[in-house]
Amino acid sequence: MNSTIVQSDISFSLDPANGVPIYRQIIQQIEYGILSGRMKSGDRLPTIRSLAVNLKINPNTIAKAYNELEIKGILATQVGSGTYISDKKPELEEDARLQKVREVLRRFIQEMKDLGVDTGELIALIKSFPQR
Amino acid sequence: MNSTIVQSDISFSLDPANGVPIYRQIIQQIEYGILSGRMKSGDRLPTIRSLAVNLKINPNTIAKAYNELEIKGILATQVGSGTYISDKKPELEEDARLQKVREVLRRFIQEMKDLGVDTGELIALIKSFPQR
Amino acid sequence: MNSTIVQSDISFSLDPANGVPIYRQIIQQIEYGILSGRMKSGDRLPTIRSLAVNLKINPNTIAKAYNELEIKGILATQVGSGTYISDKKPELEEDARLQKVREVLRRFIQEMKDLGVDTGELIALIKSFPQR
Amino acid sequence: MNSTIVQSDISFSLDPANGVPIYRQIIQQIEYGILSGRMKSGDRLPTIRSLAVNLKINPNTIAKAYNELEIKGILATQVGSGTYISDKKPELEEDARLQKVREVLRRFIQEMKDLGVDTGELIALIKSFPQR
DNA sequence: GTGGTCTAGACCACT
DNA sequence: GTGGTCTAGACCACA
Repeated sequence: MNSTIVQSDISFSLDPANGVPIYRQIIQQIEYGILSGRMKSGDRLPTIRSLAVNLKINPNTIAKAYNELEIKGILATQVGSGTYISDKKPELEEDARLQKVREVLRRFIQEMKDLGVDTGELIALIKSFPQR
Repeated sequence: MNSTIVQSDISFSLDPANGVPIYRQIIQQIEYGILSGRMKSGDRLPTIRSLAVNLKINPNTIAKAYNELEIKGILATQVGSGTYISDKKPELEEDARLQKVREVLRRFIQEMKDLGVDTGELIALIKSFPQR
Repeated sequence: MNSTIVQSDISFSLDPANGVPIYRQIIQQIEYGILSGRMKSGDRLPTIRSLAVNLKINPNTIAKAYNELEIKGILATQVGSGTYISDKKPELEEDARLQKVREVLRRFIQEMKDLGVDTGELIALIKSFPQR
Repeated sequence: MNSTIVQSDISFSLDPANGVPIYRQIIQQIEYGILSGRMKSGDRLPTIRSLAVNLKINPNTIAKAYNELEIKGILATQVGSGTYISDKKPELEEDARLQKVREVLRRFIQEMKDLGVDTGELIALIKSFPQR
């Protein structure tokens, strides 16, 4: 009864008035959860229905998020069993993370440059950013 | 009718498959053009029709962008003459700019945190970012 | 009013009692339409609503098909404008087609082998297959 | 209890992420095992429990497969003794096999047609297919 | 219990 | 007009 299935310790935090669609927030948190190492291949995700209850949203919305991640090959679903993080080569995950980090960084620096902020100011800004 | 009116040297580069709505890309490029000094108060903007032809997009889309900027007080239309960059107090613009900077920064730091990158690493990353 | 937008000459034929989900039949017909050359980059697909009316199915079902193809990078949607076949390098499409052909062929030969039919019989079977 | 009963040398290879339901993979492997002669009438199948442990799947799944095969008359369970391959008339099996062959062939030809491959090319393709 | 499919309908942003 | 998001709910196959 107490099988060895690993249940990811996911705590989704949604911001409904964010502009970002709910299903996309879920996608992002799963992706980042994997890329940061908090979730790993083979982990089982919360069931669609349980998440729907916890987050107080419609199951279809979660299904949409899970489904998109499955198309991308990040999740694998087994009807009747649950949804799992796909077992792509874990070595590649670190690559994906670095790639993502670099992409986010590049876009950020470009945006700041467009706003007239150079890297010197940038560092000062980050250093003075209120830690939470 | 065709006097020595200054025509801003605007070169819009739109990416329809960008996720960012086209009308917002136009708004952003005008705003950034002003903030960076490429465009200044009194400059005349291209007509909606000419832009629509050049960019091969729907005139309504440009009208929406111009309209939103006029509401913000950034543009001013003079019927029969064209659309001009208003002579709004630059302090207001500076406020908007700082607000934008803070928002971009906050989102960036959150994203990096989700990716498992703390502010210390962040500074190192930015310092080592290849200047272009 | 009579713009030069190319509208793909798509004639979807659905078989509701097929076992294969409707949305997947749509996906397959679009994919095969592209791979066979009947549809090409930049073509505009029927609107979700018009297809829904023609096929007498719910718009959401078509949206699901279009959406999956967009995630895969095969389609590109522009809200307010329509859904288009993405302009990935067309040279790659021929590759994709050959790859697909080889995959289907390989699976077929394996299935037949499992059923105890060798390639000699296979050719005879195909030759005697009633042409439509 | 453990006499010289012949135990079929079944080696199931399941692929959970196959699209094909697990219970159907089991059915198929038993059916193909019989059609190919590896398993024959009277052979005893593994117990549901032992298979469930070996394959690390839910016993219900195996029960469903066995049950469906029993309904088809391919298996016969003897309470307290086990599950056996029935001594059904082989002609019936041959019928089923031909039916399956025809169905697979028909679907294959349709798929290839959708990919723009006609029967002429098809035969050439099969002839040139690398024998393994 | 699990996820998958489909319908129906509301509301929204964008062109 | 276009597609996107989300809800609600029904029914299904699978483990």
